[in-house]
Amino acid sequence: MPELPEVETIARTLAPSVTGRSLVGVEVLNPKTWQGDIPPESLCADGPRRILGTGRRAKVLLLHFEPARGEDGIHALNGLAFHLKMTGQLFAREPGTPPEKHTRALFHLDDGSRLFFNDSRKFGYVRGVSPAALEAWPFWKALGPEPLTISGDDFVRLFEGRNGAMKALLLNQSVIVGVGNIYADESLFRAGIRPDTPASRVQEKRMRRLRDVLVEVLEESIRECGSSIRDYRTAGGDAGAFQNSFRVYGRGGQPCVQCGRELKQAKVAGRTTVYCPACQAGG
DNA sequence: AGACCCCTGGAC
DNA sequence: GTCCAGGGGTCT
Repeated sequence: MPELPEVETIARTLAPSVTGRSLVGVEVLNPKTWQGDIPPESLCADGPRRILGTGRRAKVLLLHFEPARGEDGIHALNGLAFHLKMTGQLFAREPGTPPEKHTRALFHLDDGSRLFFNDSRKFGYVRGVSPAALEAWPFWKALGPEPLTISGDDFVRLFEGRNGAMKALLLNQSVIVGVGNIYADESLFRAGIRPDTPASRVQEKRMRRLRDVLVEVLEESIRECGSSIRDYRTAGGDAGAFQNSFRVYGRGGQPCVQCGRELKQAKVAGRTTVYCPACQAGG
């Protein structure tokens, strides 16, 4: 479900409810939801964990803990990492709120409030992290650069010598992070690049344009609190609004907003893909 | 690159 | 019933 703008929005909307509070207990209701080598029992074994704030890397939402005294810095648990996958949600709930139908893990804070990790499809997960645990996590280690801060030169270099389809590369988290099916299609439309174009056939100037419009669409979406198609909600339970600004995603068969021609729908990189055959040039 | 897998629920 | 879904892993 959530791509970069949605995870960023959840991190920002969750922060006021958890920052400065302490974690005093955790309940894992669905065993497969907890992953990694750090067991949930160890989380609060040495007392409450003070929460310093929230963050995001790629599509991973982070809760940062104050490291506990007396533990060595490399192995000290210093946070939680949530991957929401397709249907994961994080909500701050009032004291006493019982688990909901799709609550897979529940975190108790020192003021009695609780953080719910809901996930109907159970693809998402949460894991305890430490500097050493992150080093040992292959997915984390393989993550590419963040699109909001990469330079134009570095962006161009990501695609040099690659023959894969542009959309497949944008979706590949080892190439660049945070982009999923929505923002891949939306950015390729804005850049005028057909999604199935091999990277090697895209001119450098157009590749720089792609970086610019990718930043643009991600920032516009963050301003609108992300795109709510089905399950995505902010930590406050609100829907985002950027779905109202889609130019191609979910619009197959409808007229192109630029030229009026019918938008095409196809499978690229195994994902439903919508593009304008007139406005988006192939190789 | 593609096929299937992990799951559940909504649209048709 | 069947097909589809903001993700990612693992096989061939």
